[in-house]
Amino acid sequence: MPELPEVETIVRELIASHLIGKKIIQASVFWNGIIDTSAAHEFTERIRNQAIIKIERRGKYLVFTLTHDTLLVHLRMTGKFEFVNKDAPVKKHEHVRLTFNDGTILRYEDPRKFGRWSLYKDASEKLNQLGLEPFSLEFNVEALKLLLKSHSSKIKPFLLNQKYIAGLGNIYVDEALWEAKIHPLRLTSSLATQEIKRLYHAIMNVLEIGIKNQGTSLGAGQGNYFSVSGRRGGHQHHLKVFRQDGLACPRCKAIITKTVIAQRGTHFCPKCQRNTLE
DNA sequence: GTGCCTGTTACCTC
DNA sequence: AGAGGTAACAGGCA
Repeated sequence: MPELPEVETIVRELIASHLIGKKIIQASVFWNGIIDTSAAHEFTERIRNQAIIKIERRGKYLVFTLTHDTLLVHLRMTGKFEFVNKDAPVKKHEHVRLTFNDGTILRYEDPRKFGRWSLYKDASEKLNQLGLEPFSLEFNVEALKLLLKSHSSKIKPFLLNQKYIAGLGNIYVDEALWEAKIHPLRLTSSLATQEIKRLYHAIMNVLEIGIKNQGTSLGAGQGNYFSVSGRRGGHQHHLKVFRQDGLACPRCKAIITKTVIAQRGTHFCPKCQRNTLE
């Protein structure tokens, strides 16, 4: 679930927690598979004694600039950060623990073990594989138009593909398509200029509001999204179509439909998101 | 208990 | 290039 707004919320909280400037004096890895770029013992050795210089977000990645390396963390579906005391027992799904020079301890837990930590001398090659960053100047109506016109895939899987636009996931794609009144099966090349404009503004809008609401937390389970401080997001109360199937569309009162597109649950309003090709 | 569903991505084949 | 399927994994839920 951590999509752009959730990752952005986490980055902001890590910065607000004054993590920048602190030095990692110990790293413990409890499940080796979480480390993507090397054996776990090489990772812990290499990251030790590096300070955190900068914390940023790129797409759904957390980007930690360290003294000598760059650490990328991808939370996938259930990755979470949490500050704990030094006597806190290692939790069942705790996979990494970082101890800093001032005694601060950062725990990473991830029940489904899909998340990945990658340590690079230079992460730019990896990050350059990502598409446009929504909140950058490079992402605008013209750029989106160019992107859509040069492909002919279904709009839903297109928006989920991180190599075109980085940061959108299943929730915010469904929400953006609803706001733009575009059917998820529409072909990218078939969108009219007006629709592209609506889509651009819808994407920016759902992401901005998602961040403002500090992300989306569905359900109450431990696999759910929680920020670093353990706080739930608030955006689930503002969803228009995602997991709203069977309920009335907030715009036209038709019943929201759920289907599967590209193996992903897809929610939309059959009335105000008509497939013009049907 | 059983079986199916899930917010992500990489990798495979066609 | 893109589509479609599968896999990684564990918990939630009916």
